[in-house]
Amino acid sequence: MNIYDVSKKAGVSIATVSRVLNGNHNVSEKTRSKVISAMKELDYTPNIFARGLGLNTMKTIGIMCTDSSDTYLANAVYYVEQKLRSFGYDALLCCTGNDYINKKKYMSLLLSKRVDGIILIGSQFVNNSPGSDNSYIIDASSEIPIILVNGYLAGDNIYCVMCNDHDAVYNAASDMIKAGHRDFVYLYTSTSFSGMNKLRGFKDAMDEAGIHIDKDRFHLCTKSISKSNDYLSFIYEKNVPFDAILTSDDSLAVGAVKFAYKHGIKVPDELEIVGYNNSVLANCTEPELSSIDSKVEQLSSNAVDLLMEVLGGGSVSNINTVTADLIKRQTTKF
Amino acid sequence: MNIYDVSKKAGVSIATVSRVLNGNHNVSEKTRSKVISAMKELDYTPNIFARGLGLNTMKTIGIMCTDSSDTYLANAVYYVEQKLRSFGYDALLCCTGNDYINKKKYMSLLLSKRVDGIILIGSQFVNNSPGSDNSYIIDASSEIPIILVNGYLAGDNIYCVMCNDHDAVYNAASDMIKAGHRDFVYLYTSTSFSGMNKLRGFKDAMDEAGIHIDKDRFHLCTKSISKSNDYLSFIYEKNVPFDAILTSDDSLAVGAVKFAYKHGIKVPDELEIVGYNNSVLANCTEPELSSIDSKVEQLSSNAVDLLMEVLGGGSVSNINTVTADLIKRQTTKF
DNA sequence: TTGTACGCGTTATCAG
DNA sequence: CTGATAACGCGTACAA
Repeated sequence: MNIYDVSKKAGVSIATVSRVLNGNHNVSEKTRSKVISAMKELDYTPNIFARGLGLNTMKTIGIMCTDSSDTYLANAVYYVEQKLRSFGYDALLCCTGNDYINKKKYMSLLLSKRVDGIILIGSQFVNNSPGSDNSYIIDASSEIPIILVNGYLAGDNIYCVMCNDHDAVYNAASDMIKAGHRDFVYLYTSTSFSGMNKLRGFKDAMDEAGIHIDKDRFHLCTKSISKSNDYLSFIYEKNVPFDAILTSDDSLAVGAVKFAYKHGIKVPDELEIVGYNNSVLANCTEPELSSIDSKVEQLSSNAVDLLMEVLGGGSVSNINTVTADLIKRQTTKF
Repeated sequence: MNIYDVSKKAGVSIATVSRVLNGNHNVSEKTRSKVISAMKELDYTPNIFARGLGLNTMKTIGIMCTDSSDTYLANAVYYVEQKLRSFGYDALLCCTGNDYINKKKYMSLLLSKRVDGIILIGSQFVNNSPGSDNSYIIDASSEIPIILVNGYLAGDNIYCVMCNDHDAVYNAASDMIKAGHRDFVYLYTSTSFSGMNKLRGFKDAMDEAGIHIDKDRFHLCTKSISKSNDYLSFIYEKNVPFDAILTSDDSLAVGAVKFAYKHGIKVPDELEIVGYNNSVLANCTEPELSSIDSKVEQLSSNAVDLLMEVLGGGSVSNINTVTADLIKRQTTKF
């Protein structure tokens, strides 16, 4: 079942069938309808592989994400896929895990599949420490546009969609300071660009208020409820006083709520807690978590818009920023 | 950059290059290495579209899922993608939403992309009420194998991987009865095959113990923490007594925990709660949720194994069942 | 073991 | 407005 069968049935050439197929205007209404009914009768579907070969594109975008089962990333994948689809693009999903080797491998896999662009979801793909090797991304960008959702890497054909993480944490911390807090703890999960921005936001707010933060008070922590709980218990028993906790991820904030419960500390009266990402987890605890909404939907949507603009030949700014919101629930009272 | 360039550089024919490319053994070591170094020098990558055209496959599987941001479904998508990749297949992701029209549309979209098979993740694709129209699945199965993860539909080229939901709920309920409970509430989110099996498991356990369940005591509920909370408050204020809650989803069980907290009911002493899916949510509440682990990883893995077997021409049973486990945490004491 | 030649189903370029 | 024909790049009978 191909274009020849249709052309035969309709009594026209394959060129005409192709024209009808692609909505070309240089076809008389009469011929067009002849062709269309022939296609219907034969239940014809164009062969997308042949088209791909000719046009050298299958209108497919590669999505890389370290772990699509992570709540935040899963949401981003969801929104990106939906948006891509709305532009008629397919999404080829690659869950890479956090291994450098695998990220590299999947990148070249996607290139070999000749996708039209690649969207890297999450901050785990770029290593922003000085002297780090991000060449697998740079190299790929010489062939097709690369979009980073919530990550930053400079490059000609690399586009970054980010949340103003620094300001979000800075503002939340400043509000807490205004509300009278001095004894802070900051827990974070990642030293990615985004992770470091959040941390700097925290530190800047502290600096500005002249609050000294010793190293017990900011802690790099596995993204896990229990690890967060454990660490807080650890410094609590060391008699480090604190009445305000900020985190880079809701799971850590949930751990903080559980820590407070375990030790009979009243939230928010004796301890205020702010999470990050405004995920489902925020609604699960008692009291419910105040959390910074990092606008994953808008981030994802902008990422696809940007990519489409680039693919359409438009010239686009390499950096696009989205503003986070603090969603106040019951773990804060400021 | 194509196979001709390589053949020229290596001084062989394109057939030989192709043979090397595909690991064909009828090539002398000498020629092979000549070809390989030519490929390296030219940095040659085979054109996958051309290969797809000839072989009429791109080794791609369509994944349909109503909402990949749902915790359970996101996990399934993750595991399926990983497993597919391990067999050298790509995953084309389609988030359909719950609209029948869209499901149908995406199904034919995937068919038009000539994927080698389609995996439907989640129980929302089949309508198992009598006389329902599932023809979009049946029709698709006449072209390529369809795998249902956690769904059931009879058909020649349709394969179902399911959890023994009935027994899982039945066993949990029976255990609770043995522990002395008589006043049950069952909350569920879906009337899908899986959803009805769970409900029947609940009812069967009740029947067997001679416990009468009036219609207040099982309730179809939106998958939402607050809706569950609301409904329980509603019957509580109506003075329906209950000391045991089973749910078809962890989010509803979280709602139950919050309901108990709000009304000062002690969990598990005055009220035992069992969730379903053993998701991250189960670790968020205080006390932590006992939950039925529906083995999403094994389900996903089996789904891909099955599909690979079918694509390899093997003959496979149309139904594959996985056994759920109750994970006991702090909302139960039996 | 190697090479020639054709088929896969489109799209695009001409010529009419 | 329409048709013939050449790409597109690979796999593979078949021939040597």
